[in-house]
Amino acid sequence: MGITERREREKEQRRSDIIRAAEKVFFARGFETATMDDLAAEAELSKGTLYLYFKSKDEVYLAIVLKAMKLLREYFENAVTHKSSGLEKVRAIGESYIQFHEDYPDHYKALLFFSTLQMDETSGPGAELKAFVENKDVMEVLYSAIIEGIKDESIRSDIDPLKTALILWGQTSGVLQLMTLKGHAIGSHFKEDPKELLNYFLDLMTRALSKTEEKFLL
Amino acid sequence: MGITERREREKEQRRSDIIRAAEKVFFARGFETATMDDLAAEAELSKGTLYLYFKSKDEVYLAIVLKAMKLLREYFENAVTHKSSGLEKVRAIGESYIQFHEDYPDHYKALLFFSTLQMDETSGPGAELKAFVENKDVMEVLYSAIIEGIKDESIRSDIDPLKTALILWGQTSGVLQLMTLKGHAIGSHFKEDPKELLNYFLDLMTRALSKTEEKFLL
DNA sequence: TTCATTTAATGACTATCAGTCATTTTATAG
DNA sequence: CTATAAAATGACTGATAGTCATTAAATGAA
Repeated sequence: MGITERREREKEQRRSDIIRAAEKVFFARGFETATMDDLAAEAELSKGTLYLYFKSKDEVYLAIVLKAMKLLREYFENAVTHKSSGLEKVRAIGESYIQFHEDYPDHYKALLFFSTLQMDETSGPGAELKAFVENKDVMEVLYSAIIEGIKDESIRSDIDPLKTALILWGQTSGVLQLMTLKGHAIGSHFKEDPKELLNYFLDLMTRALSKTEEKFLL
Repeated sequence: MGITERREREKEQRRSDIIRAAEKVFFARGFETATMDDLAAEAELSKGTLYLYFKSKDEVYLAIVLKAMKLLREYFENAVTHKSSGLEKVRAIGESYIQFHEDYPDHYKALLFFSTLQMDETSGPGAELKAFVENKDVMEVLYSAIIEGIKDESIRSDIDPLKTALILWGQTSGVLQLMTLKGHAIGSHFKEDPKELLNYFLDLMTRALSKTEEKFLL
């Protein structure tokens, strides 16, 4: 009985088609401004049909966010492969985060916006949990790299790896966020190049973690 | 002719009464969920009257955000007075940021939410500009403290003060944000205390900036 | 005080949009 | 070919941001 399975596949297909259409519409017009009728038009479906695949507008948004989180985790995982030392891996993760922001600015913003948002229950059961699991995986990659760096002696051993991983994650997100949101103002007012600041930050971070470097800036 | 001036004062008074009512209603029910009718009821005014004082719901929100920004700047300014060295001032700014978050959690969240939001034009002319000016002032306090620290030799001189100020601002916001938004998950999953992590971060930052400390963690 | 004019306040009304559901269309199976 | 099940539809409802014609209050001149 392959019919049930084919139906299942078609359902999945349609769901991801809707997500693609939603990315187009939400990114172009903004989540608040875009309407479900816009989405229905873009997806070439009736509005009612959208609600067969998603419980609410928020749930469509959540689907985009989860996709973005998966993508970001892939960036992190790709970043650490083919890097020899733990320290290199940590830096590569930072670089890949910046790269993700450059490659998928809209997805990055969606992630950013989501993190400050408290979704209500209409976003589907376990929305927050799903989001957290993805976030946790991302943290795991960073944590492993630090542990590895301490073992291979590229990273100083007098740090708490877990605390450091959490702080690095927060710091890096914060710096990237500042450059993203205020980049233009920073450029025009402070005459600093956001891209250059990000590299400066990565340099400081790498030196701060390095075992061999005795003198470093931050 | 004191009548015009009295009227002006009364108008200002009413405006800030509405803002106070808005804080109550928006913080209690959430900005999206709370309605302008809720606000009208809380302010004991008709809905139409609200629109004589604010162009839109967003503009009311913006007023709360600007109030929060002023408050935060005051925290920063108070933090740096009665501190002898520049390094102490920088640390005190970080501590006051955390204190602000503890004293005014809702205002802190409003600020956070605002930073990720792109306001449209209905938020009043120069909404973005006003917000940026406040932000800039906050940065100024931090920058001055770093400059002072380099002069009084409490802070190492081999850093770029402006770049460092910007990065510190981003980093600290990011770490605080992570603790705020994921604090609970961090506590339950990673068994780390958010408050302790913040102090750990401040210690690392202080040591990293310190001129006398040769060995520091981050 | 009284009346005219300016300023402030009101709430019924409109437009928009998320979400629903009775109806229709399409696919599958007997 | 018919009956049943699954999928899709779009007109409809309820909620709410924002408007505006009307009413009320304050002011000042006579």
